[in-house]
Parts: sequence; structure tokens; C-alpha cells
Amino acid sequence: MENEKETKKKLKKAAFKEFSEKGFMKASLRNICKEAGLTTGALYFFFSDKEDLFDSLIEEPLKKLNAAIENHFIEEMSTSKKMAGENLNIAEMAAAQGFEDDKAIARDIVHLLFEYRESFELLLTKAQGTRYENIRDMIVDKVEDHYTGLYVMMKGIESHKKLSKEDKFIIHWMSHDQIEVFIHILLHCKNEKEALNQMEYMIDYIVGGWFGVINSK
Amino acid sequence: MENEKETKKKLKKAAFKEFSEKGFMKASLRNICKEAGLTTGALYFFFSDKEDLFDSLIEEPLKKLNAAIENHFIEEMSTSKKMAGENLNIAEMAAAQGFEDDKAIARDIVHLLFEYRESFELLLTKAQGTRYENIRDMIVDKVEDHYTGLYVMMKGIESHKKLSKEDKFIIHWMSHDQIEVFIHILLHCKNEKEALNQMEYMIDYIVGGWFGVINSK
Amino acid sequence: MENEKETKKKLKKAAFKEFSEKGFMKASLRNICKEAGLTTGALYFFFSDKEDLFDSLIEEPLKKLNAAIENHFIEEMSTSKKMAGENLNIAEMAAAQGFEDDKAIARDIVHLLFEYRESFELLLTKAQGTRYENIRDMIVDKVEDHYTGLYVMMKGIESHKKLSKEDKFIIHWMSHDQIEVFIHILLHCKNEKEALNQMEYMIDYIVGGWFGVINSK
Amino acid sequence: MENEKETKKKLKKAAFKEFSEKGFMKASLRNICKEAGLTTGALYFFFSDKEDLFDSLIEEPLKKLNAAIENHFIEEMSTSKKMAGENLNIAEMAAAQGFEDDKAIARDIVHLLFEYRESFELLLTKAQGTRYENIRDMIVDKVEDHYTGLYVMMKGIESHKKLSKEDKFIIHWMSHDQIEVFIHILLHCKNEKEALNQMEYMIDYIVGGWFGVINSK
DNA sequence: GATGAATGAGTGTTCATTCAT
DNA sequence: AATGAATGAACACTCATTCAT
Repeated sequence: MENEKETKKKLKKAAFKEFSEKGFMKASLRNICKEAGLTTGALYFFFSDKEDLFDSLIEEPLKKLNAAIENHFIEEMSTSKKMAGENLNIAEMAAAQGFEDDKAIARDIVHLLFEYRESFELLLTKAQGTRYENIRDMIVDKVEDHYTGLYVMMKGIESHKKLSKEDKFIIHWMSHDQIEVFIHILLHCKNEKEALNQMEYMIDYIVGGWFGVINSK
Repeated sequence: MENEKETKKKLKKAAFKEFSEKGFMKASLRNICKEAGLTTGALYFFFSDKEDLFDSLIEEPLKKLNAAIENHFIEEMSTSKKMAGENLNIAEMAAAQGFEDDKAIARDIVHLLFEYRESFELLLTKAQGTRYENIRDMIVDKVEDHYTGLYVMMKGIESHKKLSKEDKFIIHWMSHDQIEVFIHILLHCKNEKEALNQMEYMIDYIVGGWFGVINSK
Repeated sequence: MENEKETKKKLKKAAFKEFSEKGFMKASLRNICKEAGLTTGALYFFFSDKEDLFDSLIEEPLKKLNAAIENHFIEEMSTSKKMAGENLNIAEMAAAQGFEDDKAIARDIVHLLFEYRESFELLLTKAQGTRYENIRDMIVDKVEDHYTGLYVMMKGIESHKKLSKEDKFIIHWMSHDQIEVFIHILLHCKNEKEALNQMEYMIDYIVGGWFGVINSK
Repeated sequence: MENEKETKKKLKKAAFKEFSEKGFMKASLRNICKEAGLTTGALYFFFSDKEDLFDSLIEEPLKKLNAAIENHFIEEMSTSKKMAGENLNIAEMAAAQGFEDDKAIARDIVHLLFEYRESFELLLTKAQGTRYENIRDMIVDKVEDHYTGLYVMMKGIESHKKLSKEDKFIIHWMSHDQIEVFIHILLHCKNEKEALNQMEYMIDYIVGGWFGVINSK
């Protein structure tokens, strides 16, 4: 990233502007090159096509986000596992410790989102027409397993295989909504500090929602 | 709608297919006309332009949805008002009666969504490039006042003017999320029956979220 | 004209507006019919095509103009002939009687032009794309013989056959310019009265020009 | 102009042909490209749109014409000024010296017109639909001040502000007619030599016309 | 590395005109 | 007399992409 050719940087900068203003589909490579003071040929030296150019703007941040998700949501379910070993009502426990672990994860994610704020905004709002147009759902799919595990434990269900259609549906929704929270914060807070502040209230909402579901029926 | 000319119907059907497959922007009027077995000129006899054609597919359902929103969220806040007249804790009351009014509203909306299911799916997922590309936000804006009123009462705040930045942010989020619930149901349930079933669980989540927020701090 | 069908009149009125605003080529039959509150089919009942519609707006005035030209410039060359019989310097004679006959002709033409003012304006400024796009030249050709006769006499040339290339050129120009005078008046005077007033000065110019040419060399 | 790419030249040549045959509005870019053996995309590499293509054919000549007009009609009014300084009847003087200055100007203009003959013909007869469709009037407006000055002096009027409506009308006409002379020569003479020859007679006419007006009443 | 040139298929849209009813 | 529907060809213009140099 740092030692990229000057030309490539100019191209990416111009592309950023154009994609941000018009979205992927309406963006014009001609405009981008004109803005960058280059010809279309130059663009095709660095990028294989329009989508590759878009990719270059969000690739690194997206990789990091994926890595963070791997770390936080997939590899470890230590909190839950630990608790499951003991003889406590899981919901009470989670409440007792205030979901401290989950809050820490959330803070990490928010930090990452704001580090590459513009890229993520681009990815989330201007990618229609690229392979990322369903990026929200793609991310939801990635975290769904994590929340399934959490749900199973909190509900005291023996195995994933015993989950009803209704369980699965609500788990999918809650996963979706968790992602929606992050996106909402990214798109509506003007900086990380404000985001972390609002995050506290959002967590009250999400946790409340979870308990609403877990205690239902 | 019912006594439309055969040709117009063919055109709309073909348009539905094309828009659904490719989205508004990538849809080709030529394809639509070919599919309908007509020339492009014929299309322009019935519709003034590409967007007018798209409009025709979602106009009526959207009008009805807007009307429903007006009726349910804007004109009446009877539940809240009734309660406000008495000397009770509003949150307790709402909980006591199980948010029956809100549930009734939700059922109505769901019914409407599934009555024109395909149109709403089109509107919500394929409208980029039309004036409806921000339809989600447009609807959120419409219901936000309603939820602001609800929030003020449940929190026991004197006036809308006393709302903090954080209050406003979380109200906006909760309004947004309420709409998101409906959209999620529309896009993930295969029919109204299933939707109404899932709706119950979603309401537990939403109500839990609200209490999480209201009781916070 | 008077007992035309109401529909036809509406069509012609709307056509007048559209042709006047956009010129023949850019005018749209669809617009005309819409403006008239009719369908294109109706138009084609009364008119065979776009040009026929245009024609209908200028046909009668143009016929009358042609007739006036026949009468004044072609049939009669009485003044000149009379004079030619006598033994006088024709130029002096013409000057002496102040070109009274020609002035009378001019007044007649001006009267006609202003009687159908709008039609002639249409014909002269909005006909590009019709068979009248060279109407100026067509009229010039009609009056050229008359001026050739006048020239021959004033110059004392024996026969039309003795006219040099230069003579013919200047005759053509003077014929052209005479028409240009009428057009200029039509397009720049707001009514007939003003036109007749300005006409006096224009005649001074034209007569001066003729003497300049006749006395040259 | 000279070191233009072969392709661009082919395009301009084909455009010249098409515009000359059909006029700007009826000309088809497809035809032009076909004639040039290229695709429409190629055209848009060299020209920004249809009008830009037309412009390219008349731009340089028109610039030179405008410059010539600036030089001759606007900056200098030396003849008049010189004379105004002395105590002579301006009309007599102008006549005495045979309008030599004005004749020189006319020769210059004619030379220019014939240097770019085809371009000027295009501009004057095929520009309807472009921003040059009123080019005649635009040029008249440019020279009118010059002739106003001349008129004021020849008539012995104190100031421009004392000009009557009739004065202004006849000045406008004479300016218009002067331009018409040049156009007539351009469109009716087959080369510059013939044009300069005919010009002599035209000047007799114009000068005669001026005296007719100046000495009137 | 980068340019300038060119492709070729595509876009939405407009048009005068026709014709069965 | 007039409508409503439909045609079919044409329009100017834009696009991502390619490639010889």
C-alpha cells in the first residue's frame, strides 16, 4: 500500500471519488482516468477490469475485517465454553458479567470499521453491481455459527441438531441484526469516539432483545 | 389493474422478470420488449420511461403501505394516549397487556406485505437507480415520530425537546430496526402464515430491546 | 377555411404553435395532437403527412402572394412599356414620377404580408425541412424577369440577349434585395402601419441603389 | 489543422459531405462514421458531440472572420474620424474619394470568404439546429455600431442618442444588407476573381442606397 | 509504463406513420 | 370521424475494454 506507484495511487484516489459519488454501476472509468489525469490504457495496466479497481479500494480493510471475525466469532467461544462447564444458568451469568467479552469484541470491530471508515462505507453502500453487493449477508453467514452456539447454550438446548425452524430463523435474524448494528453505527456516527459511546446503548438493545427471545414462551 | 390491456400486462410481466433478475439499472428495455413480443415503441405508448415502467409494478402496493403507515403509526397513538391519561407506569402497562395493539399493527403490515409480496421484494431489493433506492430510509423517517412519542412516554421524559443526542440516535436505530424486522420477514418467510408465526418471536426480540434501552443506566 | 371542421381547426392551431416554437423539423406531431386534445390518427384523417399539415398553414396566403406577384410583376409592365414608347430618358422619367407605380405595388404587397402575417413568418423562418425551405429564392426567381425588363430599359439596352454576365448578376441581386426588403419589413415591423412608414425609407434606399447601378461606369 | 490525424481528417471530410447534403439536423452520425469507415465510438474520441463535429468544420474560418470584423469595423473608423476633423461635407468627401477605404475592407472580407469558401457556405446554409443558426443576425449585430457611426456623421446628426426610431430601423437594414451582399457574393460567384469583379457593381448599389437614404426628405 | 486510438455492442428514447375498429 | 395501439427504424451517445506503439 505504501510503496505503490504514484500513478496507481492517483487512479485509486480518483476511483474512490467516482465510486463514492455514483456507485459502482454508474461510475465511469473514463471519468476516473480523466480525474486522475491518465488514459484508460494506464488503468488497465494496473487493474484487470472495473471490478478489480473497486476491489483494490476495499480489499485490505475487508481482509482485516474477515480476520477479526475469524478471531472473535469463530475460533473462540471460550466464554461460553467456560460457562457451560460450570453449573450456572447461562443467561444469568452472561448478565452478571455484563457480556464483558462481547463488549470487548464490539469495541474491536468498531475500531477496525473506523480505521478504514471510507472503504467500509464504499463497500456497504456503493457496491451494487460487484460481487460484494450482498456483503451484508455474506458477513451474517460468517457469524451465524457463533450466535447459534450462544443461543443453544443460553436456551439450554442439547445439540444444534435439535434446533427448530423457528429457532434457526430467530438466530439468523439476531445475527443479521448484530451486523446491522455495526453498519448503523458506521454510517451514522461521525467518528470512533461517538461510535463507542452510542455502542453502549445499542448493546442494551441487543442484549435486551436476546433476553426477550431466550425467556420467551 | 384488472382491466388492463393484454399488451400492457405482458409488458409488465416481462418487466417484472427483467427487473427481478438484473435490477433496475442493468435491466434492458429491449429485452423486456423482446420477451413481451413487442417493439420498444409499444412500451413507450404505455409508459413514459424506464422508471415509469418500474413504478407501475410497485405503485399500488407502495401506496397501500404508505396508507397503512399513516393509519397505524401517525394518526393514532391511541394506546399510548390512553395510558398516558392514567396514572400508571407506561412500560409496565404495555408489558401487562402484551403490546397487543402493536402486535395487531404488525399483523396488518405483514398481511399487506405478503399480499403484494413480489412487488415489495422488487421495491426493496431491485430499485437502485430509481427514486426508490432509499425507500428503507424514507419509511424509517415516516415512522420515527411515532417511536419518538413512544420513547418519550416510556422513559417518562417531559418533552421531545429534552431528548439528548443519544436518545435521538437510539430512537432512530429502533425505528430503523423495526422496519428491518418487517423486511427480514418479507425476504425470509415463504408465506404469510410462516411470517405471522415468526413475527411472534421477532416481537419478543424487539420488545426486549426496547426494555433493554428504557431500563438502561 | 371558415367552414372547416372544429377538429381540423384545433389541429391547425396547435400545429401553428408547435411549428412556430420549434420549426418544422423539430416539431413533433405527437405534441401537436396532445396540444389539440386529439390522437395522431385524427391528424392523419385530415392531413396526409407532416408536410401537408405545414402546407395547410401557409397555403392560402402563399397562393395570394403568388397571385399578387403575377398581377404586379409579371402581367403588367405597363409603366415601363408606356415610357418606352416615348422619347425620354427612362431613368429620369422614373425618378420624375417618383416610382409611383412601384410604390403602389409595394404597398399592396405589404398589405398582403400583414394580412397573413403569422403565416408568412412561419413560411419564411420555420420552413426548413419542407419544400419551402428555399421559398425566398423561389420568389426571387418569379420577379427577376420583371426587374430584368426594368433594367434593360433604364440602361437603354436593346435586348435581353445583350445582357452581360455582370448585368445578369446584378439584376439577380437587386431582385433578391427587393424581396429581402419585404421580408425585413415583415419581420421587423410590429404592424402594417409601421411597415408602410418604414417602407418609404426603404424605397429611398432601393431606388438609390438602382441609380447607383444604372449610372455606374 | 495540418498535422491532424488521418482518422480525424476522414471523419471531418465525411461530416462535411453529410452536413452539406442534409444540413445539420438531418445529418446522421452513423452515416458519417460509415462513410469514414469507422465506428461511432471513434467519432466520440475526437469530438464531444454532433455540434462539436460541426464546429470543427467552421471554427477556424469563423474566428478569422470575427477577427477581420473586429479589425475593420470596430477598432478603426479612421476614414470617418479623419473626415470629421475637417470641415467638409462628409458625404461629398466619401463620394470624392470613392469610398476607397470601404472598398478595401470589402476586398479583404471577400478574400477571406473565398479562402474558406466551403466552410462559410456550410455555416451560412446548413447550420440550422446549431448555435450558429442565427449567424447572419449575429454578424449584423457586430457591424451595426460601425454603420450607426457612419450614418450619424453622414446625416450630420449630433449624437447617437438623437437617432429616431426610423433612423435606427434603416441603419439596421443597411447593416443587414451589407452582410447580405457578402453572402450573396459568396453563394453566387464561383471564385474570388469573379467575386471581386461583381463586388464593384454591388458597391455601386450599396453606395447608391446610402445616398438615397442620406439625402432623403 | 503509459498513450492514443479504436472497437462494437449497448443504452434509453423519439419519431412519423399505419391501421383495425 | 376519430381512437388506441403498435410498428420499426432511427437517433445521439456511452460504455468497458483492447492493443499497437
